[in-house]
Amino acid sequence: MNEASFQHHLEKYISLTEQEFDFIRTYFTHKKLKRSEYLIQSDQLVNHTYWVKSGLLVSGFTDSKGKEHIIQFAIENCWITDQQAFYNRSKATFNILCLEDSEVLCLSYQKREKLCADVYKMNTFFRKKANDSFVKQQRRLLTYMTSEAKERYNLLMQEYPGLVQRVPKKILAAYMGVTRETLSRFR
Amino acid sequence: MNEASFQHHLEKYISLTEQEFDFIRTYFTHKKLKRSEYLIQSDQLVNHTYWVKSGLLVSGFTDSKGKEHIIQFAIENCWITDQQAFYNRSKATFNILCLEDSEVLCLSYQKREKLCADVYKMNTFFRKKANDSFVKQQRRLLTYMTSEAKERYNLLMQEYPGLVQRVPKKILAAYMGVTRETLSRFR
DNA sequence: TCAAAATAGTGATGTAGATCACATTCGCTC
DNA sequence: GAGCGAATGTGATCTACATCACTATTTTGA
Repeated sequence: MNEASFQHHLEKYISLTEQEFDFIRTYFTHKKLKRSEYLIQSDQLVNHTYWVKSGLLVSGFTDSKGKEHIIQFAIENCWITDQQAFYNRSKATFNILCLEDSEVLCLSYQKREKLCADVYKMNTFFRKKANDSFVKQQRRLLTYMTSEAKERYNLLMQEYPGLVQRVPKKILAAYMGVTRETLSRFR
Repeated sequence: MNEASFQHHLEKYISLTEQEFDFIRTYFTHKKLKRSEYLIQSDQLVNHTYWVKSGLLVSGFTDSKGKEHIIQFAIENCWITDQQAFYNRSKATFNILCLEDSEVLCLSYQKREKLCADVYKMNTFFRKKANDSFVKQQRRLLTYMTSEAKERYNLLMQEYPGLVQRVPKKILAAYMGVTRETLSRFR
């Protein structure tokens, strides 16, 4: 199977020969999911992290007051899992749901640690990737601190153009931290 | 100089012999700062990340409306820098200010990359540390999404007990994303 | 050591967005 | 392609917190 886009993704941070890539690829398994299937459900043990080859997924949860919150959208080339649960070998807080038919590459915790030990470059890849994810998430935190809802909406539109078309409005609203009524009034 | 607490900190994720630690230590320099000195000022190039040996620092910035926001408190055993600027070799958005006399260990970008290349365990250390930082910051984002100000105040008190005594109220308020008037009314 | 500045508390009023209630339209399933 | 539940839009009202205005206290530095 041709997974040039995955190799491209890795090469954003490290450079690889074909042989190295093929070897790395053996640590991953492949999975297809249908729209409205769950990749992870809350309270399950989380043993994998996923790289999205195609499709669209969201991670989210329902808080103690019954309100839904969206943590992350994942489109092509994104990684997704419940990180807290994955790194701490514990149970998921979040649900991860397919909004469209999707294909993902799966990497177990054990394989990931082994991959980092076996292939030095991949240790570096995950380190750099983690640093970038931190910065990206920090930017999102900043928008929560500095912007009002209307501005956050515009920022989301900039970051993922076309997402509005693909995602139910109530999920967009839950990502932005407003009610669907408020979001509706922005449009 | 005895830096047992730094070795302890590293050993949260990796195990080291005395020799290994001493070698790693040579990549860092030492710096003392006085209260109200800046470690980083916005618009400066950021070439170092810092591990706090003692004292108390905050990173923050002033937004386009002139409102101040606090990103992070750093006490003993915390790392602090403007990560966006540090990883992207660019200029700081944040100021990092000493609220108390402080001592830090300094690691330049070049030395950090070299350290990761020279000492495999340190590549792993920074990878794991970055993953944990991501999760910790995600928890903070969640409190912004799910809790009201009063609850966020209680959560901050839990995470850093005693901080209220050490930090001006307007800085606490800016960390929590409320005005100092609102914070004052919680107490 | 003393004046100026920064910090902190509190009341009155304004406002973004939540909540509730209901109408309309869209998209499945049989 | 009829029928039913989910998704969406919109008005009326409510509320947490911001903003403004003023006073009291503490810190600082000349």
